[in-house]
Amino acid sequence: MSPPVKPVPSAKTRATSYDVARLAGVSQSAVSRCFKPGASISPKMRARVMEAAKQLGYQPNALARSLITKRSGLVAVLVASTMNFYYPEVLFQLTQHFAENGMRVLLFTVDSEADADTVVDTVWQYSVDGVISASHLSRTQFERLQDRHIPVVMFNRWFDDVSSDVIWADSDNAARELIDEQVLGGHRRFALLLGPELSMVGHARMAQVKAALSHHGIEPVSEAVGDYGYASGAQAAETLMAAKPTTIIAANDMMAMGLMDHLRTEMNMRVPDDVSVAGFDGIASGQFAAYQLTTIRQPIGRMADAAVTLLLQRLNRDDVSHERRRLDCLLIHGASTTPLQP
Amino acid sequence: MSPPVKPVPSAKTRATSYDVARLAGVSQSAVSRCFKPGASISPKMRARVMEAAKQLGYQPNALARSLITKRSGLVAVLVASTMNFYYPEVLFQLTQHFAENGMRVLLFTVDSEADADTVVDTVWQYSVDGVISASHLSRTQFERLQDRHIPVVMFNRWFDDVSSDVIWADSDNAARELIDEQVLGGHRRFALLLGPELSMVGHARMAQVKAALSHHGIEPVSEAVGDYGYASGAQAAETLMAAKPTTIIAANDMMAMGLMDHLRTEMNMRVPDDVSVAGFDGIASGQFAAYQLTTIRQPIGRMADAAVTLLLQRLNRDDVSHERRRLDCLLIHGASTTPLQP
DNA sequence: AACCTCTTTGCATCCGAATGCAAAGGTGTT
DNA sequence: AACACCTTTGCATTCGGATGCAAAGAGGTT
Repeated sequence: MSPPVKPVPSAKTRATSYDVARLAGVSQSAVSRCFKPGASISPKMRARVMEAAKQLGYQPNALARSLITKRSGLVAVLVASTMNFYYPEVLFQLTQHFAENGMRVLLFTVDSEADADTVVDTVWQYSVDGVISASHLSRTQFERLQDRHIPVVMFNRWFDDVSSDVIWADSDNAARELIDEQVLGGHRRFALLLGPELSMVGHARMAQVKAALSHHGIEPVSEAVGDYGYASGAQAAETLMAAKPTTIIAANDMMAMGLMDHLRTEMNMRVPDDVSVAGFDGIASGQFAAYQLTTIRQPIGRMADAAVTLLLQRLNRDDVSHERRRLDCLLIHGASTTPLQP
Repeated sequence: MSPPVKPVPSAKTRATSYDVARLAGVSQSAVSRCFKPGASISPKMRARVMEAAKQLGYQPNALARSLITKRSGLVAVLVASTMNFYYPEVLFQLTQHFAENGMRVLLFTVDSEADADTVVDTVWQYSVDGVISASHLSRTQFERLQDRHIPVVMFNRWFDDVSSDVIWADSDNAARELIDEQVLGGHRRFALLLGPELSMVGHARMAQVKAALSHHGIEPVSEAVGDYGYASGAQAAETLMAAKPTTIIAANDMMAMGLMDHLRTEMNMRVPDDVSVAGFDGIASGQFAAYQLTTIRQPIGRMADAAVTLLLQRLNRDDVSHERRRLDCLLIHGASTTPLQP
């Protein structure tokens, strides 16, 4: 029996650090060190190894590496797939910022807490380094991640009863500003288009609006509930208009857009001449010339940046207490609102 | 020196198959087999192991598993992050279909071939099982993946000189139908809003339109080039209208929307009364009441399904020759076009 | 009871890279 | 030349699960 001779790695087989080591005439550890920044390696050896690596097309196997380092370089991002254009914007911003920091995004579309259950397991199986949740995640599921010491950053959502890392856009000032301006402009009859029952941001936004209104001694003339989607905005139009409001505040831009379209197309009303419409989020499509929505814009780019930064911090120091990072929203004056004519 | 006693895995340490094996009093292999569907295991043992696993909160480590099985369960999806709402739709569809088939999506936003270079390396490092490219990917980069035997499915794009697996939406019939109807409706003065120079679909679409036109002996009265974004559509409006077309065909919906908005808002024109506008893609926002775009819709859901299916096939049989799967587009009659009044 | 067959189980090894430790090499001082 | 000290290198082991193979067990037949 002849001694086992390792074949030269053909195109079919992936070159390993051993292959590179053999070709360069060094040990496998040396190869490993060459690909680890800051490791102890002489320039001469690095050159030799790199030459061999290039020749074999060698790239370190990230999975094998994470097995031993306990760092996968993977981040899970949870977003809703529902047709709210807010999510793609957040997702792409997050992905870009993570890429800049050498992390890859595992994407999960989560439209219910039931979906999230699977995700929590998968996240665990894949040794994901951290999670950004911009969608459904129950307290139990969150705690399951906490128990497993997987850092989670909540994106514009949080739990009342559990402490967590949170990046959120505070719309309080902007909302008050919006209401104050509208009242100053003569508006007294406000209609509200709320978000779905369990949306925390939705509640917060509408609470802010109501607080600002009641500061002026004003009660909304009508309310309706939507699901953040375009269609639900359109659907709410008739109900809301029944009370003859002069202005409508929607809990997000998508619904505001649906609302505007329905008002104009189906109800033959002019926006803002007959009724003003404002939204929340500041999504790109809300600023299309057809809408030019007055809205309370979240600084999505900076939020994504902050979320990524916070998560990376957590990876290094698990101990520190949770952080709630607040960023301010900005009131965008669009052409969908106007003062009441005297 | 006392013999090394393995501590009971605390909450801090992740339970491994060895931990489960010890607790259940069986071998590690048995545990492994319990989590492999179709493996040879007696019901009695499976029950014992599962009980122990549940007790320890054990979940197999997907990274360790893929190290030996050569299957990571990861798929890379390449999309552009540019504000073309077509991509999020494709992305979410793909993600959902992959999830249903037990694969996870690694998301890469790729806005240039330079970006794609990094992606190709990363894909290799992470032992990604396959790639779906709906964005930039050079022939060289594609071939680099081919050489490494990583299956790639091109989503609505392809190379002229290299064979590859492709899922594409054929707009030929729908485009001809659109043009025929418009000509039948009395339109003779067509303007074209083209996509960016290197977009293959863009070229194909416009080639189809031009072919259909020339079949009627018609030459476009004006052309402009955009970048598929909303703003570029708006920007092209003045140029295109200079030649007084009665109808404009845009290479995608985003540009058509920008165009419509600019025509209405800035140029005080009515669509479709003064000029008709049609697009390609069939994205959700194009069907908002403000636009009701006449468009040539891609069956995105079925395309995503087909792409996922095709990729999964490729994972099992590397040998078979490449497949080009064609799906037909559908002409959507919106309110953005109208026959010319006689 | 002896024998055969089919199913279960455990052993040992492997996947590919990282790293603590000790050995080897290099530089400088006296 | 001898010694100390710092850098570079290699060895051996580790991460956690999958799997071929042989041994053990279960069930059936004569």
